[in-house]
Amino acid sequence: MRQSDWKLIRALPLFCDMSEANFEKLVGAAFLQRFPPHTTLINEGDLPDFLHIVVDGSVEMFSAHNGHETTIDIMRPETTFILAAVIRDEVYLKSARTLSPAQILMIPAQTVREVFGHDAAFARSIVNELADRYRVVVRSLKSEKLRTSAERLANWILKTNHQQGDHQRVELMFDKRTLASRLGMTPENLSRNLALLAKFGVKSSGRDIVIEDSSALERFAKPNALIDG
Amino acid sequence: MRQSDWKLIRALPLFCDMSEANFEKLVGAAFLQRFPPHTTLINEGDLPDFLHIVVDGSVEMFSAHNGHETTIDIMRPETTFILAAVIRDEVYLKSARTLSPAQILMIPAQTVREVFGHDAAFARSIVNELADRYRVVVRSLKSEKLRTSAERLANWILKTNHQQGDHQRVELMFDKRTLASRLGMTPENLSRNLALLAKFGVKSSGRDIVIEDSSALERFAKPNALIDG
DNA sequence: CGCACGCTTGATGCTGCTCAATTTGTGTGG
DNA sequence: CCACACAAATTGAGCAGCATCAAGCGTGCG
Repeated sequence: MRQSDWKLIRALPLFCDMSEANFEKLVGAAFLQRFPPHTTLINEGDLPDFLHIVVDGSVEMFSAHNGHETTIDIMRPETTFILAAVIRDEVYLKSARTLSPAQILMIPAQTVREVFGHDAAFARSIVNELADRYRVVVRSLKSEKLRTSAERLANWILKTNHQQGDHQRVELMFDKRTLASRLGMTPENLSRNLALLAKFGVKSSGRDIVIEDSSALERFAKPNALIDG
Repeated sequence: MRQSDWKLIRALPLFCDMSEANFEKLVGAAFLQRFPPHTTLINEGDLPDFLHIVVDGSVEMFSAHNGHETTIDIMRPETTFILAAVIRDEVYLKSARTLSPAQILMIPAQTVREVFGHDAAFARSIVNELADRYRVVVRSLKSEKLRTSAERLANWILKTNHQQGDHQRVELMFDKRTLASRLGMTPENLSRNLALLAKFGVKSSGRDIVIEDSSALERFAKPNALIDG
């Protein structure tokens, strides 16, 4: 592993408070690996070998049942995934694949559990991360059960606009089909919903979305801090 | 607190591994309280004062938005709720109310965070519990996104039948309207879905459901270990 | 006995999916 | 730089799944 990567990882919330010795133990056992886009990293139902951390690129968590597939979440740097499965040493509930070229840090599950046991700062970070992930899923579930697909899209636009610096312009980072899956709708529906939002001042072309009247959009979206975060 | 309650709580997975001194610190600061049915215990948006543990009875976690309400989960003994909010000291994402008369152990949030910091066994239990809660929500999200409401009902019947001892007879513990909300459908829809399942050997009257042909029901339900657990 | 509440049943409409046909966009090789 | 091939996105038609609204039914309790 390169010096720069080492520093980057050491600075992550998950590792920044722990002792140097334990950090070395974790990272000494780990692999930092690059993957091409659309590579499956893990399969739901398998037992966890490694804790994965997205260092660069983006990874889609998804799940399939009875011929259908749905995106659960999209992970960007620098978050862990399948932490809960590693902690409990139980099968993955989700599969993961890269959306873009990605760099993933893989720490053996056994090592994570060991270090957890005797580094209180690391334990605290793990709990914080896990609690954070928990809250993200709860928000998704609420969004799914309490909103229509058009409202989910409207709120996604508002939130992403904010994350990208409030320029009233949003740039998609991935396919519309992926966005559709992430928002829990079909690509056809995303198309129609985007067309619908034109009534509230949302104009889209290609991968650019322009917000012409953010107060109209907000009236439609009804954003809620307890869902959107 | 009575001796018998003390022992019961000491034996819970969350507390059974920790030191006696730290357990006393936690429980010394706690309240064990009884509540009548349909009492609101916490409101989404508030900051956590206490970690709650259901000792007896059942508690519904729910959430409201834009004039609609949805059940997120129903907690029975002996699980914690709002653990993630307590850990992160962030607002509740869900409200909670009793469904039946209930007995709740309330431990001050500050005390939980303190003891967590210097009792590794307790920290490990907290992480385990949190990871477990996380996986429950992921399963719910998958069920919501990948199944129809009739399939959710069919799987709920199979699972509950198993929990109640595989007698091919399920007894509802709460209103059908509550079950409907928990399964993400309206009461009207639950009625129709129960009528539909008659085709697969499910007969219901009042609070009793009889499974006459469990293999037919399973063919319809398509149970999946990665959703139903 | 009758009222109240929870449940059921029916009619209707919205939301979102499926299937199929275009249109648009993108990357590749001539 | 253009032409082609292929993938992504849009559009339309039709249908399944569920919600809503509005009666009716049943049961339990005052």
